Amino acid sequence: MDLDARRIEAYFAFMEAGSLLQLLVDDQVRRDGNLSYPQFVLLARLADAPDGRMRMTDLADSAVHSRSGLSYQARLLEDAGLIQRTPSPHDDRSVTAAITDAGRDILARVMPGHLDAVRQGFFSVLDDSQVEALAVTLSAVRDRLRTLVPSATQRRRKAAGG
Amino acid sequence: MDLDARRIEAYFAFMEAGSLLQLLVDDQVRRDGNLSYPQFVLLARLADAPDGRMRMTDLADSAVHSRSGLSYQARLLEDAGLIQRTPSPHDDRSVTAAITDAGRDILARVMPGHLDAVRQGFFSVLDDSQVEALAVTLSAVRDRLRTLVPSATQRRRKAAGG
DNA sequence: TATTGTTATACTCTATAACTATA
DNA sequence: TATAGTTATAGAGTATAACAATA
Repeated sequence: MDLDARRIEAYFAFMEAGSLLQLLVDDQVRRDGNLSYPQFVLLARLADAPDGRMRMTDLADSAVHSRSGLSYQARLLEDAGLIQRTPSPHDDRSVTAAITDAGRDILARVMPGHLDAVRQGFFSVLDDSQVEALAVTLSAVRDRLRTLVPSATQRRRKAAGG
Repeated sequence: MDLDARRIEAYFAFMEAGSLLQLLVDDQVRRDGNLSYPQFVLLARLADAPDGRMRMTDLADSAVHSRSGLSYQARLLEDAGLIQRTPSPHDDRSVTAAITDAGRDILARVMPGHLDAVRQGFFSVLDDSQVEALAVTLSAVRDRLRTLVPSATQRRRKAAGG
């Protein structure tokens, strides 16, 4: 098989595996934590951030969201008591989102089953060297795509008339 | 870095790369062919099938759609003249969807730019052996996920009370 | 003037359930 | 009875544009 055909094969396999894995983990976070996947991702990002806090704009950019989309999800998470939004200390325009104890509890409840599902659906067919190779190549692809796909902030600047 | 951490890294890189690549190609098929990505996928599947035809149920299963979701997309594609639905010859319950000449034209117009976008966003950071490895591992993952995630038909049977 | 965040609004996608028709 | 497909309906997610407030 020539290289071009290999590329197309890899690309479609990637997209389809992505759709299927989405369905799998969507289901898991819904069942085990009553969360949508976008909500799970936001919680996981916050939990990983220093102090469990991030500025709304940075969170939107990091999660590939428009700001309005993030505001929508943040409202749902805040109504559920899983995050809290407060004015930022040094810039009164900004809002800082922080994961709450309840948010961390939910995440702790969901994570084990989540990793189990991913292990079963994804890693069970790979050996250690393949996992290593995937971590390397997919990180490179992700970084490359970040440079190509405009962030929420960049899209907004463009729309404003730049 | 231990293997578990490597796995988590690979998983999140995979999901984020998937989201970003979606944004990139969504945009491309919209601009170049006035298609949504789900519509592009359906056209590409049909174009690849023998005679450019597939039964609706098989198309739904292969594209990870519910049947109603497929009916919706099929109506849009048919209204645009890109596919045509006709009763199946040997089973009057079934409907066969076929890509039209106009559908093939659109696909021919979109594909080069599509592969270009994927090349730039995805393959430009990979060497030949990495592409080869990705094709192998991602195909295995996709096949594994297909066994785990119920198809549209299976989900329907379950809902009916099987 | 530029940036931050929210909201009003509209649109796309998807699914469940109910329905018709055929095997 | 089981399967194929459609439609009515509803809900989630996202984006654009308009807005208010602060830098």
